[in-house]
Amino acid sequence: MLDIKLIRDNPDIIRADLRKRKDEDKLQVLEDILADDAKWRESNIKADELKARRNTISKEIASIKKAGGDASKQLDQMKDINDEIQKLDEDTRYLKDSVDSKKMILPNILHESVPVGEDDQKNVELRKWGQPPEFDFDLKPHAELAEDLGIADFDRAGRVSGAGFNYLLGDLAYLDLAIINFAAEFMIGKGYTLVEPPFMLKRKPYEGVTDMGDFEDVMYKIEGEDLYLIATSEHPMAAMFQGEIMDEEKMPMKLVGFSPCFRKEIGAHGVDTKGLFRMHQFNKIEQFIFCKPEDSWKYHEELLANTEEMYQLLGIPYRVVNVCTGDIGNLAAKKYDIEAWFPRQDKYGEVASCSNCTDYQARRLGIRMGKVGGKEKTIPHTLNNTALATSRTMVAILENFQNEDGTITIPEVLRKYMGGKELIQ
RNA sequence: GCGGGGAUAGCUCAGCCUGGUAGGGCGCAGGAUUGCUAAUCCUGUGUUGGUAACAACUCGGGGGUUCGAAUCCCCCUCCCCGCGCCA
Repeated sequence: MLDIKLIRDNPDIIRADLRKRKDEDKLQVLEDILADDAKWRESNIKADELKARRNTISKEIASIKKAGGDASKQLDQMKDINDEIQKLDEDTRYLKDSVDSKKMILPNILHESVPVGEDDQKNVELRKWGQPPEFDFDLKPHAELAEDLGIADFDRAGRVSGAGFNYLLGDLAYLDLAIINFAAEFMIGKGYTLVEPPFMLKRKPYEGVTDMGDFEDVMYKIEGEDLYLIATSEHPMAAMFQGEIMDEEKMPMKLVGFSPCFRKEIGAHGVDTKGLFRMHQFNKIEQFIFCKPEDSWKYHEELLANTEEMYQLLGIPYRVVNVCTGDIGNLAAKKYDIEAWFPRQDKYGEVASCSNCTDYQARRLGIRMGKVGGKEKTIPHTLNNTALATSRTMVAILENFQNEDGTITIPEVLRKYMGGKELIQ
């Protein structure tokens, strides 16, 4: 959410940004906000004046009654004033609600380094690491490979839970845990605090942490409860300090969350639709930082470097792209995607997404920051990046490290988490 | 799930019975004083509108009664204690 003062004082900044985002529809939302905000202030001022009169008369009544006098004239006046106030308050409230809900629709202000473009085709590649491996045999789709090895059962999962779910069996389940342990240990070593958050959130904090658009189509809801299964541990970590004033002495707060992630929308894209690439449920280790505003760009690079280092240690080729204005989403001021090499698709595919949300997410959540007991308050910045999502990391491992005989070589850094095992066979 | 107790500014507590428009302490900020960054004293402290003066709002949330609600009544949420259930 943007600061209403920025919207009032510098609407041109926002207009220019919306055009860069190709989000022309929201230009009208902005105009509506400006109009309703002006009307709200007018209505609010009128109501305030009447309330001031009401307070004066009320004090008169109190002193007259105390003196044992007759206050019937004042009581009559109060009736009329109260009627008028009630009407004005209704308008004021309506206008305020309108402004508040429309403010949630406007996206964050983009950083100047974000490339302009309408979709992911215009994302700008910043660098590549590693050589895509050459194979002198036909690659198996990762799902087929896993089924042949008896380490995944998609069909039975489909029968009991539906498409988009899976049973990981034996070494693949072990590999999943190994990836989690590797990522957790790596991040803890970097000074991040491991967090296992609630896996469900109430709606209100959920609307604060992200812009879900059509909530019902994206989130799994618990029937009969005000609870939604989380789509990533970013969400409960961001919501953790909802409505609070965070201690600036404790900044930066660096967290690494572990959780399963639940997502309704998985749709089919490209080759090898069956398998682990798009799932309704997967495990993920996620980086999250609360920091002082002046430090957030530094930490944005740190979060990116952490994920890059992990993919380098795993030996999986990847590239980093600067996500363009049309593909960046509402929350981030700037976003890098880390894309791993997927040999079967013969291209790089997203495995991590590194966002600086500046003060946008924190403002939505009502999070402020200051000295304990102090008066000065600012809004902290929030940043997030995937550390490792097990599902896509496993796909990358299965594809990049498969052998002609259908076995899979386990990346060296993961072996100590799998009892020293070197090969899945 | 049942019974009891709670929710008041960053923290902590008073006010509620008996309605008259929120107060103390801590913390924080500024100032005074002292040979000092200690002690003491003074002022300020949340949100919104306003250049400001100032005004309005604010006692977990929503309704109601009343000229007037932190206070009385109803509903809801969350927390604590006990009981029940339970990995």
